Amino acid sequence: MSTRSYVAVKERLLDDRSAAALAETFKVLGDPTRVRILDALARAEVPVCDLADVLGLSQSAVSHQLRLLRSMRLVRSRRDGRHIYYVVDDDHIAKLFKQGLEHVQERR
Amino acid sequence: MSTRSYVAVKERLLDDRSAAALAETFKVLGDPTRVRILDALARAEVPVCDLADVLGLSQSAVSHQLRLLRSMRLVRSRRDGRHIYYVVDDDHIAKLFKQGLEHVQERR
DNA sequence: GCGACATATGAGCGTGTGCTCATATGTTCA
DNA sequence: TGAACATATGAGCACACGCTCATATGTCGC
Repeated sequence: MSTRSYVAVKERLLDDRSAAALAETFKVLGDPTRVRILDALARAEVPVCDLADVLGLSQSAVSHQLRLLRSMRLVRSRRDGRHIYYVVDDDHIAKLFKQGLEHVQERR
Repeated sequence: MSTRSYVAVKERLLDDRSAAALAETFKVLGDPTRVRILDALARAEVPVCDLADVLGLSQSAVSHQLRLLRSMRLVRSRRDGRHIYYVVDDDHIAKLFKQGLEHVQERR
């Protein structure tokens, strides 16, 4: 094994807990369906049925994903009659999206 | 189906191509092993064997992940004798990491 | 050239993920 | 109360993912 860079790196590394939390956060954003859902819900409060219609997905698929996003506190919901309106509930998401898009667009 | 928010959202949504590219980017960051690798390689140029040792992973596992990261141009490699040094090759990654960590830490 | 070290790669395995389908729960209106 | 609409949820399936194991490729010193 080499000895040159070993010492320089083994200190001050991200601890496992932070690495896991960071990965978990990115993982939620790492699916095209969830990206599209979050993109829509960052623009307006939308009920599930409209979301499914706009994105061309089944009601069930959307609902399953919303449960995930809700459990991670990225979206919140509000009932109004029969409808349940969802909306993005996290300031950092928009920033991450913007940063991510810059990355994607500069790679052309 | 409701009609209130439908029109407000169906315009100006992220196109499928961008959504897919964005998701793909986040997906790469959505694994604890890759997070730890990128974190290490953001600090210094490190050969594969050291990386495996520092992170407590097998040489094979690290090599497989590096191939992925390299294919996505997030890291680059340089040969020096028997060793192949890897290092982060993307400005946006550090920003995404920082932003992601802010998100994680504020959720306490 | 040969042995030792460093890295890459293919196959295979266990596990997680995102969907569909069926169905349960909840709400409104007549 | 019952029918229609809106949402949630569990089971199951096809597929992707990250690892290990074995082995190939590449480099150095002798």
